Amino acid sequence: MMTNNHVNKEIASAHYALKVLSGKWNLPILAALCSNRIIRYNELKRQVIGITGTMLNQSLKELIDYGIVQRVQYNEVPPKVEYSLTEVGLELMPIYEQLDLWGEKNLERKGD
Amino acid sequence: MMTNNHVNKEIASAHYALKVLSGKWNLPILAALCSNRIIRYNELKRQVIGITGTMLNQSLKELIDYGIVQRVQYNEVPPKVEYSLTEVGLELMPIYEQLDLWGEKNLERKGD
DNA sequence: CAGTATCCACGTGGATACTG
DNA sequence: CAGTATCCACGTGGATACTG
Repeated sequence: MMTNNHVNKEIASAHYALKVLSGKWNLPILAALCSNRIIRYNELKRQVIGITGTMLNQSLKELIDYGIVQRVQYNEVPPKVEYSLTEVGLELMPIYEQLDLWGEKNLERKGD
Repeated sequence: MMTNNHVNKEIASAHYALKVLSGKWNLPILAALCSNRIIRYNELKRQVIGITGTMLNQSLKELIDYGIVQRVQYNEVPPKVEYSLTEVGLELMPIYEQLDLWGEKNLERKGD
């Protein structure tokens, strides 16, 4: 049947976008990158409250792999690494705002 | 510090919206409800390919709890239950489309 | 400073069999 | 027809200790 093949593709695409944004720390990291433009590793760790080194690295790797975050390493001593959003990452921001708006409107109707 | 309290609230709101859309079957179920308007349990199970009864029920409960899906039960024999999107659920659709667009654009750059 | 290695807990997804 | 109960597998999240 050729009926709803495009629907499945849409679902797959949207699912991919969701995966990028999901994960416990992706949103907080993205928010920090958004308000800082360029930020170093330890400063990021400080701003994303509660995150551990393991999780920060894991999430950053994911986001870099998705092409959303850019990593620039300076070969100095002591080490210096800067993180920032890519163009693709910036394109995610309007979606983030829409999610925020919908969530804000609908969170209040619930106890939590 | 009172610096970025609103940012945390935004994150929480967006996170809530993400939670609603995440989960393996929520998107497929929502898509089916979107193209059918009103649909019965077994028909839903047929259209959402691969889903088991356990998962369909679990996901539906979630979506109903979020106020996105409406359940109408007719006390007949044999049983008849109809599912549909609520107003709130319909408001989610533009976001779904944006996710789809972003995903489509960015999925192609990857192997998978 | 900016990470990695190891090892563990728990939540989400799911198969199977059964029911008002 | 429209579910529920039970029990299991695996992925994601995370604490702790260590390193170029």
